Amino acid sequence: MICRWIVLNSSKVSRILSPFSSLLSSKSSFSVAKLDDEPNTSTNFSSDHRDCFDQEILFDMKNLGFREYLHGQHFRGLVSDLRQTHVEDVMGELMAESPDLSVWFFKELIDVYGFRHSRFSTLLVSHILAAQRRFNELQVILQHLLQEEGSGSAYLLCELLSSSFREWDSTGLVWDMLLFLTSRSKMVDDSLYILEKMKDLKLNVSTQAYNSILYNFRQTDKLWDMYREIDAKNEHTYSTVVDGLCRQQRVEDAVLFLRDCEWEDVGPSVVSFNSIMSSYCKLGLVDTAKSFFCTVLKCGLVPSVYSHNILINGLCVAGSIGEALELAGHMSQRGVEPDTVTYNILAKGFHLLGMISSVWEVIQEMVDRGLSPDVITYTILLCGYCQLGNIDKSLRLLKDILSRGLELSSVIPCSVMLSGLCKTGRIDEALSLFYEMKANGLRPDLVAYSIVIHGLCRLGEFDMAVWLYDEMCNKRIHPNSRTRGAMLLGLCQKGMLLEARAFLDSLVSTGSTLDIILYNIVIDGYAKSGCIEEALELFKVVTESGVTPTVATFNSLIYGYCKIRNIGEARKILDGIKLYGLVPSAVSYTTLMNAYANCGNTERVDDLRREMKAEGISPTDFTYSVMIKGLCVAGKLEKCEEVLRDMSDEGKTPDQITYNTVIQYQCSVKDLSKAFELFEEMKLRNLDPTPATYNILMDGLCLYGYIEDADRFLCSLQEQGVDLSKFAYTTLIKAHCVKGDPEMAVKHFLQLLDRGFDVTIRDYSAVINRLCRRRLANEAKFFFSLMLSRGISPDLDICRVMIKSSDVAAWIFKSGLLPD
DNA sequence: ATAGGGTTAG
Repeated sequence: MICRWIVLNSSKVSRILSPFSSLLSSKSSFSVAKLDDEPNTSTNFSSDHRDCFDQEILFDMKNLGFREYLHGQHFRGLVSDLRQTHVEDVMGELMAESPDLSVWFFKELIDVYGFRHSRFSTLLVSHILAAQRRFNELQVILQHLLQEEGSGSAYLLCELLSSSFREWDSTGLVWDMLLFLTSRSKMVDDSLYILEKMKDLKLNVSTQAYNSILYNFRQTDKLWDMYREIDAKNEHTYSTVVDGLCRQQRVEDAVLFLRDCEWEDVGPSVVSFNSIMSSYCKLGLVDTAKSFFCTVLKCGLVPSVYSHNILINGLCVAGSIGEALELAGHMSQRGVEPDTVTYNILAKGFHLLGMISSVWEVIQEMVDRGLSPDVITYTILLCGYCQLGNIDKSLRLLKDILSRGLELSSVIPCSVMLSGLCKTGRIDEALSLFYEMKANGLRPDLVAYSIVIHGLCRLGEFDMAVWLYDEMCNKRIHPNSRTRGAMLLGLCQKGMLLEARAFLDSLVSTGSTLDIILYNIVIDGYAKSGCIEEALELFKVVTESGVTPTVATFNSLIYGYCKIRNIGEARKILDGIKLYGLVPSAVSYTTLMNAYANCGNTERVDDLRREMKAEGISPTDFTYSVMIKGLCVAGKLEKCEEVLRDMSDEGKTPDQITYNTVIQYQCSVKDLSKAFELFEEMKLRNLDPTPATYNILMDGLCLYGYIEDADRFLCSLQEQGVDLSKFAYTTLIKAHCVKGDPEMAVKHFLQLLDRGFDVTIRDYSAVINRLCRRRLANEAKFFFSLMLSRGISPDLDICRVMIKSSDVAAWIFKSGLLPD
C-alpha cells in the first residue's frame, strides 16, 4: 500500500503524518503534534505504527482525497526522496486498487513535481491510457519519455514492450503511438526499427503513423517504397507525396500524381494544390501558380489561408506588390481572413522594394485588425532599420524582441542584427552580441557564424575569424561554401594571397568538394593584385580538376590583364569564353571597355559597344558610366550627350557614378559652375550624392584656389548632416597648408579626429610636409606633437622632412622626441 | 501535411 511504502521508505516520514493527524487522532492513539518542528527527532515505528497504515487508512485517505494529500507540504518534502523503484511499487499497488488512480498519481508526479519516470512506469501507464482510448494523454506521456530518452532508445523500449506488455490488449496502440511519435520527432532510425518490430509481431500500423514516416522520406528516393507499403492511404498520404515530389523539384510529376489519385477514394485536397502553387512560385512561375489557384476554385474546393498566403508571397517576390495587395483584400470575400503571416508577407514585400514606410503601414494595419506581430514581424522591422543604417534603433528593437521570451527562432533576429553591425563596421558590438547569444542559450547556427566570420574577415581580423571557424567546426556546424568564401575573400582583400591560396589548398587536400566560387575568389584576388601568372595557374588547376569555370572566372582574368595594361591578352580571354560554352556577360565587356576608356580610346569602346549589341547583351548602368568616362578622358563631352540620350531611350537614368564622372570632367576643365549645376541636377533627380561627389567638388574648389568657398561648402554639408569621407577633409586641410592658412588647417584636422576618422601617419605626414615647405615651423611642431600624443610614431619620411627644416630639427633634438 | 524572417564572388 502507498502508505506503508511511505512509512518504510521515507526519512522524512514524520512530516507525512501530520495531514492525517486529525484523522488519526480519532482513530488511533499516537500524536504527531511536534514532529514537524523537530525533523531530527528519531521516530521509532513499531509494528503498531505500521498497522495504522493499513487497508483502513488507505481507504480513508482515498476518501479524504489523494489530491489534497499529494498537494500538501508534506508530500512535497518527500518527492526528492522518491526513487524509481518506489514509484513503480506504488504504481503497482495503485493499479490493483484502481488504474485511474495510478494514472493520476503518475501524471501528478510529472505535472506538479517535474518527476522523471522510468520506462517501465511510463509504458505501464501508457497501456492503461491506451485501453481507455485516452490518446491525447497517451501522446503526451510518450512524447515526454522520448524527449528524455533521446535518439536510439527504440531498441530498449521495444524489448520492454515485447517482454512485459505482450499480453495487454492495448499494446498494439502503444506501439503505434510510439512509432508515430518517434517519426514525428525526426527519430528516423528509431521509427524504422519500431516499424520492423511491429511487422514481426504482426501489429497493425495506423495510417497516421505511416504518413508521418512517409513525410520524413518525402524528399528521398525511398518515397515510393514507403508509399506502396501503406495499405490504408488517405488524403494526408496523397498530399505528402505531392509535397515530396514538389520538394524534389518534380512539380510536373506532382501534378500528374495529383491527377491520378483524383480517381481514387478522396480526390485532391487543397493542401496538395498549395504545395504545387508554392513550388511554381519558387520557380518564379507565378502565373502558373495563379492558374492552379483557379483550378482549386473550379474543383469546388475552398482556397485556404495557406493558398492565399502562398500566392501573395509569390506575387511579392515577383515584385507585383499591387496584385498581392489586391489578393489579400479579396480574402474576406472568400471567407478567409488575412492572418499574421499574410501581413508579414506583405511587409516583407514592401521591404524588398525598399519602401520602409509602407512596411510600417502594413504592420500598423495588422495591429489595428487585432492581430499580434510575431518574431517574424519584428525581424522584418529589424531588417528595415538596419537597411536604413539605424543601428541603434535596431539594437533597442532586438533587446525588446529578446525580452519577450527567447524562442528557438530568435537566432534569426540576432543574425539580422549581427549582419547590420558587421556591415557598419561595428564588429566589437557584433562579437559581444554573439557571446550574449551563447550565454542566453541561443546557439548560433551556420548563418550566424558565417555573418560574423565574414565581418571579421572584411576588417582583416583573421585570427578571430579562424578561431570562430574552428569553433564552428568543433560544434559540428559544417562551414559551407559561403563561410569559406568569406575567409578567402577577406584574405584576398587584404592582399594576403599566399594565405588565401594555402587555405584553398588545405580545403582541397582535406577532400572538401570545392565549388567554382571559391576558386573564383582567389583567381580574382590574384587578378586584382596584378598577379596574372598565378591567376592563370589557378585557372589551370580549376579546369584540370574538372570544375567548370563560370563567366566570373573569365571576367577576373580579363580584369587581371587590363590591370597590367595588357589589353590585347584581355581581349583574347573575352574571345575564349565562348570556347567553354559560356556567354560573355556585361561585366566581361565593361571591364574591357574600362581599360580602353581609361586611356581615352573611344573608338575601341564604341567597337565593344557594337559587339555587345550584336551579342544581345544589354549595357548596365556601369557600362554607361564607363563609356561616359572614356568620352570625358578623351575630352569629347559633346558625345556624352549622345550616350545620355541612348540611356534615356532605354529607360535608364545616369547613376551617381556617371554624374561623378562628368562632374569630375567639368572640374578638370575648370568649369566649376557647370560642375555644381550637375551636382544640383543629380539631387533634383533624387540621386543621393556619394562621398566621392563631395570629394570631387571639394578637390575642384581647392585646386583652383576657391578655398573660402570650399570652407563654406564643407560647413553647409556638415549642417545638412551629410555623410562625408575623410578625403573631403584632408583635401581642404592640404589646401589650407599650401595657401598658408594653418589655423584653418588645424581646425579641420581637429574635426577629423573629433569625428572618429581613422587618421593615419600618411595624413600627418601630408600636413607636416606642406607646412615645412611653407616654413610654418610652429604649426609643423604642433602636428608632430599631436601625432605623438595620438600614439603614432614618426617614420623616416617625416623625420627627414622635419630635419630639413633646421628650426624644427633643433626643437626635436632638444625635446628628445626623435626615435632611435 | 501546405505559407512568412537572416549570409551571397565579379
